[in-house]
Amino acid sequence: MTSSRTTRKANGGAKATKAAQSATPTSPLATALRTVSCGELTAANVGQEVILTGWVVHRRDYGKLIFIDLRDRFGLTQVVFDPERNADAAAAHAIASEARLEYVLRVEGVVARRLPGKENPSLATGEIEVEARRVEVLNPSKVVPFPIADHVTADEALRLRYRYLDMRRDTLRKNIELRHRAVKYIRDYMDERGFLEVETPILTKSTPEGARDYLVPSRLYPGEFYALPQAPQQFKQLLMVAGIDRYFQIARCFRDEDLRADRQPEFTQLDVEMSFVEEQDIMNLIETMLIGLIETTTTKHIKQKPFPHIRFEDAMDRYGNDRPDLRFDLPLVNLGALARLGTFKVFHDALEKDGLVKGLRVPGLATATRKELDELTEFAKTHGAKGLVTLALLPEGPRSPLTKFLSPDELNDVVRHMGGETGDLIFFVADDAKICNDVLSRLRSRMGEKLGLIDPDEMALCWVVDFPLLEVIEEDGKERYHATHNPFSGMKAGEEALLDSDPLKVTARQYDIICNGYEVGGGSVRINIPELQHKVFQLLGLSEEQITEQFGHMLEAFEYGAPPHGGIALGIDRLVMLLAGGETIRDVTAFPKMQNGQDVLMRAPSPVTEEQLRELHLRLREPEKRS
RNA sequence: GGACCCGUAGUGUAGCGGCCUAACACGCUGGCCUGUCACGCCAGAGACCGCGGGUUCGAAUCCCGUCGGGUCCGCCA
Repeated sequence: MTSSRTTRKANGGAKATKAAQSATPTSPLATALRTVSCGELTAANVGQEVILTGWVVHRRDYGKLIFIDLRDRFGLTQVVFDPERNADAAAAHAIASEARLEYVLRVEGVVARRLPGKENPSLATGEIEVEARRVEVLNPSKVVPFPIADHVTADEALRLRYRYLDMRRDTLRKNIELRHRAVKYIRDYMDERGFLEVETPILTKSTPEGARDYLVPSRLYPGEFYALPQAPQQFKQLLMVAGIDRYFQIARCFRDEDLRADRQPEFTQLDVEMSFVEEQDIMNLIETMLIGLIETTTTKHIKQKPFPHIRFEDAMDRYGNDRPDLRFDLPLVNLGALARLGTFKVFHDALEKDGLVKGLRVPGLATATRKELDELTEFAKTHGAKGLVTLALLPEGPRSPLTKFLSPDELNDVVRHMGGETGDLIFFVADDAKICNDVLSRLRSRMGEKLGLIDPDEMALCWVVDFPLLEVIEEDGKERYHATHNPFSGMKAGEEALLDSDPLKVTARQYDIICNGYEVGGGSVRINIPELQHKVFQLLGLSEEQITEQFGHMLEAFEYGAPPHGGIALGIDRLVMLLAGGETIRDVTAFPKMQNGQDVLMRAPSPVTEEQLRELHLRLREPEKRS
């Protein structure tokens, strides 16, 4: 190896390349420009001639000796430039001394074992370095607007504007890789079980229920529009009628609503539909998949297998919402009849108005300061509560506004009901059911975090089942029924008659999959009987004209032998965010939009030309605000 | 549409009525260095403290407005 290194002369690139390739085992990552990636060289390659390409991530210049860490997606390799080795190396050294961070280099050299004691055990390639003989600047780089290093966090708006630089960082790159592995796992899993991935249209029909649609004006039909799909719901049911039997899709969905940390206007779902199934078929399929997915793509552990099933009613009662975070306990407790004790008007009034009085016991928080309690009260008020009643169980006795309204015995009953022990703080909220549950569930989450009850390596999954089919919503001051999940969800056997007598009592054949307090998916066994589907549409307040215009094709399809079927949709972005342990889906999305909906890299949305508008038969109503 | 938080060199932060002629780290420029690996050392450039108005003898600092970013509410089957 020494001889080949020292006797080689400077010569043409083509010849050098050929020589180097002949001495290198074939790397699957080899290309016309390189023989190996930056992540694969080990002590086994010592003596081989290699060609590397990559970005300058660090440069350590000693005047004579220069070290450059070269990075590509696959890893990092140290290249050493020693000008005194020979004339070629001296030339390479001159170029290296001009190179700056993020320059793209092509380095030709020989793999050498690092000097004894100079190995870097934190690097996969830390046993070796590449002694550069030739180097070529494939492209220089301007000084980057923020450091490309994991230990520095730059402003997110800046990172989004230069997303291609942000993706050179380890954290984001690893998330993108994790997302790929997760989706590949899912595709393989579904494929092994006989599912067909079928693409459904992106240009489709606007639907009245649900979120605001993104509309696409039609050039050929003046005044008419396509809509981007909020989900492939109707198509997947039609695929069941078609006899596809098992369908899935990694499907892009679009909803024109305001953004959140866990909501982007376009997002990806694992969309699944199966024929001849009941609830447990779908739930088993997804549960096995999620366990495998979590265990193969992460080192996190699953809190409980099989996943617990929680009835909607019990979830609301115990956790105050339908997506309980089971990583910690802290259950809400309904005071029930105990709220009638004493003379506390706040509690009595809530019950009078069919409201709830519920408590949350927080172990060890009795010593909370006035300021902390004021902050929590303020928090409760911003979410609609009139206030927060506290009960501190101090060693010297209870401290609470309740002591003025309840006798010591009565207060004791309340404490016992709550399971209170000395040192605990108990919060009470008395309000209508919605606000009471909402406030206490938020308080519960906050307390879980505050008390450090959350293990970041834990995944607590559960199914929430037995949802009501319908709920009442207010729209334009009028109350009407609204489908809890979607208008296609079926109902428990024998409950069809309730649709006429007491629709709110009907239980849907619906199931939601929850992980760490996030709804990651939901689905149902569907209606496949046209008459029943028609009746549900009527209950939802659709006129005959609307039913025919919007869903006539579905009802018609159901008249041609629609099999019993059901399915589910999982939010891939949220799921990968949870796998990655992140706080926002932007961190697992290659090119996300900011909260205001803008893509600051591409600068979308943007104005279009008058000519484009004319072709689409459109005229703008408002004068343009932006120049 | 609303509430709250944030905005200081390229980046991340400190400063929170006068000691600010704005500090520190990284980066950048120049110089030195043959075993570093978030190299080290020396020197230097770089900020009208987001913008506008007000209070004050005096504002990066307090108040109001505005713009930008984030979190949440509304909205999202």
